[in-house]
Amino acid sequence: MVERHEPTSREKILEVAEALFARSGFAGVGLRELADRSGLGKSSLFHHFRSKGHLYLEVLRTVLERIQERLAPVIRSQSGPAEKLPAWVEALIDALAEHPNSARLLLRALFEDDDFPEDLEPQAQEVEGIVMSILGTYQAIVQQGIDLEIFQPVSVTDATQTMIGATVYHFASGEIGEAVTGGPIFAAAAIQRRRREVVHFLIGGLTADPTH
Amino acid sequence: MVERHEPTSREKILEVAEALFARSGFAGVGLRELADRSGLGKSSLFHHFRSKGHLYLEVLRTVLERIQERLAPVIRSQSGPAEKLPAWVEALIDALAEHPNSARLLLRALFEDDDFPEDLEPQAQEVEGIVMSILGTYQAIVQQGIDLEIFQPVSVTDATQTMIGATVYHFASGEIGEAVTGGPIFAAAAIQRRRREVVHFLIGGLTADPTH
DNA sequence: TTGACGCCAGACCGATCGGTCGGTACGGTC
DNA sequence: GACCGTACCGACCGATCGGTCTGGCGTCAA
Repeated sequence: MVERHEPTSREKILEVAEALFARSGFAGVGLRELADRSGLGKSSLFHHFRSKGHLYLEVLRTVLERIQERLAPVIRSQSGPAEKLPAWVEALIDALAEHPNSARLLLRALFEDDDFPEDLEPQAQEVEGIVMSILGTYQAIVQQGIDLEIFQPVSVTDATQTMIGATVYHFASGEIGEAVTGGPIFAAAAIQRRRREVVHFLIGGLTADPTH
Repeated sequence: MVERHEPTSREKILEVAEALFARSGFAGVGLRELADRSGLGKSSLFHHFRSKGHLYLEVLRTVLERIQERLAPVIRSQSGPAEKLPAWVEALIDALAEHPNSARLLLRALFEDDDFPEDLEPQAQEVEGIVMSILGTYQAIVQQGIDLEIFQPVSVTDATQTMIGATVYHFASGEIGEAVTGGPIFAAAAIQRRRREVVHFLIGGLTADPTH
């Protein structure tokens, strides 16, 4: 684990901002604290980003694109829904577990009323577009499984929402942070166990016969 | 639906505060807006509550106790885990669906670092105690089912976290709000469908054979 | 040497933050 | 009438908010 490049100021800001927004939400982060922790003056932030809102959406975009890259090989694979769906969820969990702040940040952003001022509407729509794109790939797998009568005929949107809630919340809540502080080896073991359980739940819900 | 009593100022504040905190989070709510929407002066808020933090924790306590009351009859019933567990989840969903703001408020509070100033530590611990108490009743049912070999031997804490994430996130995200605005009848139908799906997912995960 | 430019710090702005102040109106109790 | 506690208000406080302005420091090309 060697850092090849000294991170640029812009990268440093984005990194610190992700941690702070994940901890305290958009309104809970002051630009003074963000600047201090980035090793910069407050006004320097405005050299790299036009406003606090632009910075926030840029952080969101970075996180979402990182997840999107993780999911890309799974989507491209030729396997059927029964293998593709757990692979998709496992890739998502890996992406969330790798950057623990991402899950918290996304959880906040996903259920929030996107009430942004109009001057950064295009950025907000771009972020929302990435989210919809990601969710769309999951829904396509579920729909395909239902069409092939491999999965139960559940509501696709509800299944997606359940999956998102289960995974993102799971890795946003506190204990995963403690696991990370316990060292990378323990963390990896804990994540593997969690991943197995969550995937099992989601697959079980899609394949079990609903005769309760 | 007749309101028997004119709500007291204190009740009005709590009601408005729940909606605002659910919408914008703790840091995102200004006491001026809260006072205006409650029909009071800002300084009057401090007559009823010692600080913004005390008010926030009081709102959380109210919401949690309302849910606790909903779950009580389920817990007291004599049925086995196979019937008790879906009943528990359905009761939780009913409680969340009845007060749409509660899910958002809880979702925020549950995964947040409880970083409160020390002067309201006791209130924070009381709130946390209620949460642990509620989760404990769910974990007891799961554990009982595992002991009786009705459920798969999953991690109880992970199963709980998955359940919480799936249910609370499900009803915190936006669409349920639109359903409510569509009128009580449509909302009731939508909630019933959602409830069936979510419960099915959770039961499926506990009963299906994990041989993927 | 000069000028242009990227990057950054410090002083500063109006607005808003949570919270405190002195004071008013009112109903009950001796 | 004197005196209380409850409920409420407008004015005000220091601090902090997001954001702007001015100007300095280094680098590189001319």
